[in-house]
Amino acid sequence: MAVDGSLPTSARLLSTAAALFRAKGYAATTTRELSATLGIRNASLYHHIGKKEDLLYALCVDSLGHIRGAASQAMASEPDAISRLRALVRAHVVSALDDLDKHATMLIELRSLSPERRSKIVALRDEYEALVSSAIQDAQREGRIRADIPARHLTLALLNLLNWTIFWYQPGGDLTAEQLGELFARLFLHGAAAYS
Amino acid sequence: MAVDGSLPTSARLLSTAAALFRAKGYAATTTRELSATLGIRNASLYHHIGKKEDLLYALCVDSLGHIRGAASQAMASEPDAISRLRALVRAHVVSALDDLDKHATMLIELRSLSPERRSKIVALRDEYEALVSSAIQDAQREGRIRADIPARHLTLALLNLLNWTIFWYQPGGDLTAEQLGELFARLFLHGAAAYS
DNA sequence: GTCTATAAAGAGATAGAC
DNA sequence: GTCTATCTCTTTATAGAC
Repeated sequence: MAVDGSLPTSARLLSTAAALFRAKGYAATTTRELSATLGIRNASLYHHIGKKEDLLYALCVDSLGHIRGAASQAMASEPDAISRLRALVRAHVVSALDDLDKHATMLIELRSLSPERRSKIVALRDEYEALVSSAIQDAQREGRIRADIPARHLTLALLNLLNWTIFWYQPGGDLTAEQLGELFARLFLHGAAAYS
Repeated sequence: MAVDGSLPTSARLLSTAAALFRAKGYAATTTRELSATLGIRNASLYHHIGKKEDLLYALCVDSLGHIRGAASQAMASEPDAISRLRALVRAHVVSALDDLDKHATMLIELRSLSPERRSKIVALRDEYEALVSSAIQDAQREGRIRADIPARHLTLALLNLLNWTIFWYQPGGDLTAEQLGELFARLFLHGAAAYS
């Protein structure tokens, strides 16, 4: 849990919290552990936040903005639906793994938010997933994605394929995020069977 | 959280705990909530268990035995590697969703176990994943699964596709577990692209 | 197998000084 | 922006009666 001690506390707050929340879970992470990692006393934490949950909420908003921006930008320059879909898959993987602590926490710890805040995050997540679904539908309309499976089911399967990566991906392993994005794009489109 | 009040506490213990752990998270679930759901006082809980973590551990062992048994049995009667792989995918989905509370808790709350117990569960999980990997390697050897992607990468992708389902599947929705297993088998093998 | 009562520790959060 | 000191509540778990 190496954290840059040269940055001001406020700048290290969210990423430090995200790292702890991903490693131990939100509920199991104490504000004292967080303060200690930041190098301050527990009480000093409350100069920056109102309460612990504020960190979880802010980090969820952050990570969804991050992936949403990366996906939109990657798709913008592609000429056709199937290219946009491939670009989306690659951008999703690269963005999520670049922002792993926040992204994983957002996906797993949603249930620890208050009902009001959870609704807001779920709405943002649904917005992003609608983008994925649109990309699939567009490719179906252009005849490049099979039409015998509902777009909704294809979207669920694709998100399955992408999202579970947060549980096992280790930066510095034998697969870069780019390679993994390429692998998932290829597998989602063409499958694992031989001769296909 | 409807629980059968006619069964003895000991018989309802694991499944009740699993339901709460899945809904709220292990750390966020108090032993008092669990006792209340069981209809007993908090102290009475400790007639059945030594401590809260025992429940998490027992339920992890349980769920891995469940899916392991289902997978082995489903594969046993299949004549070739590709049929065994399809049977494994279907059995995995049906078993995991049939045992959703325990299975999801096992996958998500591993990190809340003590290091010793976590190692044991990880070993059981790795054993199961080795079974999946073997099925893929067998099918590669029989020329039915593409050999240009390492079995390890195909295994990771397949487990991604299967495992994330725990986050959104709702029994009683428009997809049965059987249909979902069939969908995943088809997509994993043949992909989403048209003309493949 | 469940109860009442309670111990012991740890949690989030606040007050007010520097 | 961080500190010391502390409040208050909740948590897991135990003792011993029925």
